Amino acid sequence: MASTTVDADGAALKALRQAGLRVTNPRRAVLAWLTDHPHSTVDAIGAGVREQLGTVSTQAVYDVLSACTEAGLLRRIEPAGHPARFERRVGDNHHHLVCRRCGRAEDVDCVIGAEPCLTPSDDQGFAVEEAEVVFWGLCPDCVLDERPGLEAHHHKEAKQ
Amino acid sequence: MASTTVDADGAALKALRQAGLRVTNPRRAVLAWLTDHPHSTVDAIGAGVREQLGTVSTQAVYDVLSACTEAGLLRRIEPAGHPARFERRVGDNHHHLVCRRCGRAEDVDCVIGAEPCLTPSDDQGFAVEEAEVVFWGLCPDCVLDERPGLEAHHHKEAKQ
DNA sequence: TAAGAACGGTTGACTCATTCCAGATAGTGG
DNA sequence: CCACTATCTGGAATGAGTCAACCGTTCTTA
Repeated sequence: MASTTVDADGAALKALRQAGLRVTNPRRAVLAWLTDHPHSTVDAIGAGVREQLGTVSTQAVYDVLSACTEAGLLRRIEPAGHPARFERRVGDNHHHLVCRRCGRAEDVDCVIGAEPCLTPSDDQGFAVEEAEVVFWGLCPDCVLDERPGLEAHHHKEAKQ
Repeated sequence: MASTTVDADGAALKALRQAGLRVTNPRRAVLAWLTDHPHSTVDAIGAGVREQLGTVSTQAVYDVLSACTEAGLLRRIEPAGHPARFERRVGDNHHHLVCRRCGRAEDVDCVIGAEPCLTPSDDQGFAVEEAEVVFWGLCPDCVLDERPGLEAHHHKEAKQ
């Protein structure tokens, strides 16, 4: 069975072909999932993909993600202290808001647009390729959770 | 034996007292080490401290580091894909140059100075506390290593 | 359209950084 | 100097991610 409802419009298929990557169901499903659910964790992506395809190994999800990241189809973000997240928006050098508590990530447009959007005052001989900006704070949900009692540290990671 | 050559000038001792933390040899040694070796990894700190005090458990190093970080005596930086590093320079909101290959980190002064030095165009309801800026690239040593042959991926992590 | 080279997926073991736990030890205020 | 705890020790555990061997698919080219 080739195409179920996964990647119905064939957008992921085209993207894979253009990148010179083989077209497989796990790949199409991962890309399709990320189109609808940006900033998902590996766990969440695995779950979402399995919902559509049945069994897909965790290793396969990791492989797909790194192949696509390497090919420039995906961008990986790794907020300190939280598992990595992935998104389809690449090449526009935008930044992120990240919740310290649950790890939820959201996009923030870069005012400059060009890469790198910032330049260090003194690069100390480093060949700088990119300026990564992360705005750390608490997401709306976690702000509410923190206020009431100082106890109750649920600490639920937001998976997708 | 209270004071060997560790923390000879007693600067670390004072810092601990002021922060309301107990003064122990592992703590003094870790702080003294980081004064001389900023951006060290836990491994490097452990090795450096053991050189002076003899046996110190890895767990103790982790405990000291988190206690001091929590007390505001240290700052933890966690470059994606590399083990955490620590430094004594806190509260001045400076940023970092990080080598993608070996993880080496160096300071970059913040032009703004105040915290947060950047503000997201749209915070989407997040309570933003801090803007973290990381300049990713290759350090001078790794630039040399990458050029010559495309093979030879030594990938030695710079520990201290 | 069929054959086979080569890539991708499965499974299971493994690494590495970091954290958890229970018991022994050592700072500190009184 | 003592008692009260915070801290250190050693060992086991966790969680994210990687490695490797083998088997099944996809792409190619004829």
